[in-house]
Amino acid sequence: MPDLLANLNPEQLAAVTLPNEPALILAGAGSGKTRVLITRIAWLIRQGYASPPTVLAVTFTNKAAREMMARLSALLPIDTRGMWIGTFHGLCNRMLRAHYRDAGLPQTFQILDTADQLSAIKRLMKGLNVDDEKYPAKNLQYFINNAKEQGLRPKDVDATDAFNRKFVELYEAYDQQCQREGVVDFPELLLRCYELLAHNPPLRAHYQARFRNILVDEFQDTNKLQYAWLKLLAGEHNAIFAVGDDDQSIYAFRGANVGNMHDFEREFRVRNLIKLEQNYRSHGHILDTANYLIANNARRLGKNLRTDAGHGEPVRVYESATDSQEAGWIVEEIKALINTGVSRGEVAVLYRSNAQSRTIEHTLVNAGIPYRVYGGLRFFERQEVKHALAYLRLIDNPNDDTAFARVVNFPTRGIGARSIEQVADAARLYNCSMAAAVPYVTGKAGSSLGAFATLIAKMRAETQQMSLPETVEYVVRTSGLAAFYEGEREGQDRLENLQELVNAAAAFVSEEGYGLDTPARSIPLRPGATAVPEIVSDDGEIEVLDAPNIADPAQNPDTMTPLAGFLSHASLEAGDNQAQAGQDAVQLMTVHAAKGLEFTAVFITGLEEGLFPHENSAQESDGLEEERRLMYVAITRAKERLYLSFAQSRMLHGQTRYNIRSRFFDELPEGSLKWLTPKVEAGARWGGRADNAGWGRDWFARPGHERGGSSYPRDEAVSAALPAFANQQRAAESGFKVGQAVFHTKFGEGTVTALEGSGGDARAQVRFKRHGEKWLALSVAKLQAVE
DNA sequence: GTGTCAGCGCTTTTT
DNA sequence: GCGCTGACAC
Repeated sequence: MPDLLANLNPEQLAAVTLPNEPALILAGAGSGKTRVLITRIAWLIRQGYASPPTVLAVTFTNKAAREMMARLSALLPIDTRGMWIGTFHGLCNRMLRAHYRDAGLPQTFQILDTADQLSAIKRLMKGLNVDDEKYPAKNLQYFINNAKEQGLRPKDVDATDAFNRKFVELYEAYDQQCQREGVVDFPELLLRCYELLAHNPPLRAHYQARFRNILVDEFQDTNKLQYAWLKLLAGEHNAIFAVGDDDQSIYAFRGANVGNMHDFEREFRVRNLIKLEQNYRSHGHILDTANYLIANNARRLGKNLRTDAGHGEPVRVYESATDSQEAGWIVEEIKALINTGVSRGEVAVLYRSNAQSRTIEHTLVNAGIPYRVYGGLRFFERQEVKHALAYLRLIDNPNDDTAFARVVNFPTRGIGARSIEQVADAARLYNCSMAAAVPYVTGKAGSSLGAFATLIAKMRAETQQMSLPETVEYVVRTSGLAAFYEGEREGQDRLENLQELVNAAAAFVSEEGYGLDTPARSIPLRPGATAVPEIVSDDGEIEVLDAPNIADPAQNPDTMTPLAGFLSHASLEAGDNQAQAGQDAVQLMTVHAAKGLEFTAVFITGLEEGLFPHENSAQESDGLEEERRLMYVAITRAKERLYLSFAQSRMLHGQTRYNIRSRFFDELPEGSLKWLTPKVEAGARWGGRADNAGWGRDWFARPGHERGGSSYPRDEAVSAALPAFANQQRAAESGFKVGQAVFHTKFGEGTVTALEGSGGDARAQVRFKRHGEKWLALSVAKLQAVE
């Protein structure tokens, strides 16, 4: 089929048409990785080597899964419904829903997101009287999630000291609490699913027989548990087609294990390793810059990107005195880009940490340039939305104490902390849910609690036959949430979001293909529905149906109610996290958030030691290599223009910090760079590094090394500089003039470019011939006027 | 039960 | 420098 394989380069073609054997595709940035993955699936099906139900394709984000689905349907005229395409969590959820009894879960089990999990942990610790100072809830959360991602249950964790034993004990109590409440957290979805397959041979055999074509995107981001889950599904005979890029592994901090790539190669005896090195995104100088940099990493599978595009523009580098001056320069460059016809949406400003966005935002606002910041609260994470969802959860599952605690007194109905504690105590005493414990609490508190219980019971009864959107709307009204926000001065946005939640429910119903009036809380029987794909494989292997506890698909074509599906959807897909979409706007985001995206012009900002590479990464093993990969990801986002900038001083955590430029500059090819400010040789900076042992390069060499305070020492008493134009009129007082030639004992000859302050605070900005631009305190610096 | 204020922490993030 | 959390006062 020439149309499908047309325009593939030889490596891509080879990857797409590999035999059904384990394969590892090392796909560099911009090498057409997604295209290969999608074309591979399409090719397998068109050739008749695979039928849709034998395909399982897994990604990390819903966005990637959606994109894969969309592009695949565009490529294939056939129904892609039989395929399992989704995130690890989404697919595990699907499997657990289908086999909830085997997995030991209630049919209506709910998914806790990270915030729900933390509040569940806090509630647990309060009930057990655990000192939050000694055992912070956040640390316990990390401990639990980490253990689960390693595949470890409490009994499997090796606790060497009393402290860890306490954590293990709490981990166990937490798991019991979740089990009683019928809720699972994110890592539990994966671990539960893994155990389901591991402990149930007929079920495992069924899925292994079914998924003969397993494809994994972003393989370098998989953690140990995800890899183990994949191995279980692959069994002895199924081929895994893994696509990834070790150079773009930037998620070690959340458990990603690049080592999985190497393990996969070894354990599956991968004979088909294909490198996609042809880059279709960036111009030559940009690509050279990326290649040079990443070559400094020791442990790589090895790859070098090439392009047919010309060299293009050199990479521009700019040094500034302060972060606000850096922002000013960025804005000027953006204006120039826009003038040359680049649209705002094709310009991205990247930074290492979110805190850096503010200065840039301010400057953009002042310049009147529309921008969009990625990150921040997402739709389903908003408090009013979470409140509404909590009511829905409580209706569906009375045992969900997290939901109960969240809304028992919201909107306020006279139930105080004391009463809630009484309920929690009673629940513990009788080993039941908080909702069930309400009758045990008597007195005045009992009556308001009773009213709440009555309200929930009423909601549960009255929504019995309602459709999902009707249910959501009913709950928003009956719970009192709508009335509450109507009364709030700032409640308008929240009200709109609640309305949006009703719309989201309607959209969900239509996307899932339910009838509009399908009751939200019963398992729908769709007319003409075929057997559930997860039970019967395409070639009619149905012997597994005789196994105990496997639902009869003829009776239950769906495995969850629309409401349960919607609640899962809300947890698994928290929604868009972009601010106001729509308008053509400059894109601001962290480097992490930029992964997978591309822009005509990219600014990488704050390239300073301690910031990028980040100082905290020095403590982590391989931290510096991960930072370098992060820089590699940042560089490879750019198509035509790349700008790198750093500032001598920067406001951070309310303090001015003085930084030196990132070591990454020393790892870039000089021939591809164009310094807009003079490049200062490393040895010449601040009078030489020898005077400053213990900072700069050294802190990376010594893990855990403490630097005094949070700001770097400096041998010139240079204070944070205001914009250069500020106080030029003070020139006469200081004895210097802008434009005047001067001489400094360390930096040599230069020209005054700005002056500010007076008396002991007088400062001059000087552009030195060999050392670039610096702010100098005139009372300290030995600066002489040159006639 | 609601409002205020001090204290804390602060890299990156998806599910 | 800022936003969130928890303790305490009214």
